[in-house]
Amino acid sequence: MNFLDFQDPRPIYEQIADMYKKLILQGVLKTDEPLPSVRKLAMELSTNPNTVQKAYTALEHEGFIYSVKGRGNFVKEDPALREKKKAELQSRLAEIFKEADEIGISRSELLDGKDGKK
Amino acid sequence: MNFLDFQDPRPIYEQIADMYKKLILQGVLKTDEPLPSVRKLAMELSTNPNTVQKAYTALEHEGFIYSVKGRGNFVKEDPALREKKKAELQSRLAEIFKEADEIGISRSELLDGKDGKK
Amino acid sequence: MNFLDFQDPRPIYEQIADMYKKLILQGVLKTDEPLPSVRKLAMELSTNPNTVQKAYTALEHEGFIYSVKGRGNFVKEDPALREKKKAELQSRLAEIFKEADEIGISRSELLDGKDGKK
Amino acid sequence: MNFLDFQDPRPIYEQIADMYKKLILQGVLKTDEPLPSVRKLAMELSTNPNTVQKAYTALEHEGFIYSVKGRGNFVKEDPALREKKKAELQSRLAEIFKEADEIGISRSELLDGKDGKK
DNA sequence: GTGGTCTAGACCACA
DNA sequence: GTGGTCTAGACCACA
Repeated sequence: MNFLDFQDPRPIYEQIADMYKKLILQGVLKTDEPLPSVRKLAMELSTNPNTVQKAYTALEHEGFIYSVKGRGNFVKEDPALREKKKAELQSRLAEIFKEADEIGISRSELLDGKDGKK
Repeated sequence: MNFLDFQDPRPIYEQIADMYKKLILQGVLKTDEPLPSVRKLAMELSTNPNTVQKAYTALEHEGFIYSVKGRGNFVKEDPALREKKKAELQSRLAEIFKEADEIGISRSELLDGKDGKK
Repeated sequence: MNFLDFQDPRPIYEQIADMYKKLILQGVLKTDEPLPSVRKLAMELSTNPNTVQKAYTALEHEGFIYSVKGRGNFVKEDPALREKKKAELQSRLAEIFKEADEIGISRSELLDGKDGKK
Repeated sequence: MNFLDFQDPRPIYEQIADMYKKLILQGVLKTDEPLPSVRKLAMELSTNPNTVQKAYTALEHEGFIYSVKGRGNFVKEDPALREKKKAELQSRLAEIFKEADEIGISRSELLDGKDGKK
């Protein structure tokens, strides 16, 4: 069971969506497996059903889940999801390298001080 | 001279701050050099003076500039700035590696498809 | 035998109705032939009897079948069915042409890129 | 000035979104032109700001507009929009032809009874 | 019960 | 003022 982090600057609906994106990408939730119902998840997270609904709608638009009226929300089959995520990460990586480059920091210098721990 | 990009999702004050961070880190603006006055920059960028003020305040908090009442804002001497920026970039890098790791993407796989160019 | 597609955005009762419309229009089911009982079909499709009932009611309203109390549902004789369906398709066609027209796409341009296959 | 049609089965937010999609595709609204503010449009249409917000969010996700915090929503530059819409219409066209085909109606028969008027 | 839409109203960040 | 998020609560279609 995961909890929301109210310190987190991301809006609640986004935290929920990100949580399920991770679960799906990790394979914890498999194709056609149901997500908790909107109302039930809202109760568990002590948040409003509309907020959960917003998260689920976002997940649907991004191709992670599909929704069946009167039945619930389910994990969508999409073998390309991992590749999409990888592409997104690589794009963010490129942005970092670009910023580093602009102030004269090479990739190797950046990667050397390896675990720029959070 | 750089212009604001309204299509950029970042708020305008952040774009302004980032612009000056870059100029300072690149050495284009040197220690004790003055930044444009709030009003003048607001005019040039066709934006609200409050917005420029917010950007300058942020820059001050992050140690990039110092402000002298009645005189203006100036680049702060800080030899550690480059290191700070490097640390920030490494932190973002670590976050990306962490996200990749969670879904089973290794660093080398991420770095291989090298130029996930933006 | 056709199966339901839960990823299909149409509600399930509509998928069922459409399935039988097609079978009737194609002549696979002939006049006075019985449809499966509500309960049996519900079992086969692993869905709710209410849902099948709703599909059958819709089919009856649209003139595809008739129902006999205590006996079941049967294909209705209706030589005009094909014409009705044709009219419906033409109406949808007209809607598409209208939408295209509004943004300056001619029929020929639309039909040229012929197989905008699904 | 356009009005909402409460007879229309589409939800209100979708009607609003479709209205603006059309205006943008027709070139009535040009790149970087502002849309009415959420609150103002809500007043004009006698609907709730949240509903307008939902429409604008949908438009943003679909690439029709971009939003700037504290400023408003603006038409996004996207020369590919017309092509996307064309592709969508062709896809719907293909679906109609497929349905027609399944019950033995040829394209020419469908197109002959030309203006299957609504 | 389950998702989806909508309203009324509050609060926050940003310009 | 302008967008964005969230809550509480209602109502509808569908299964």
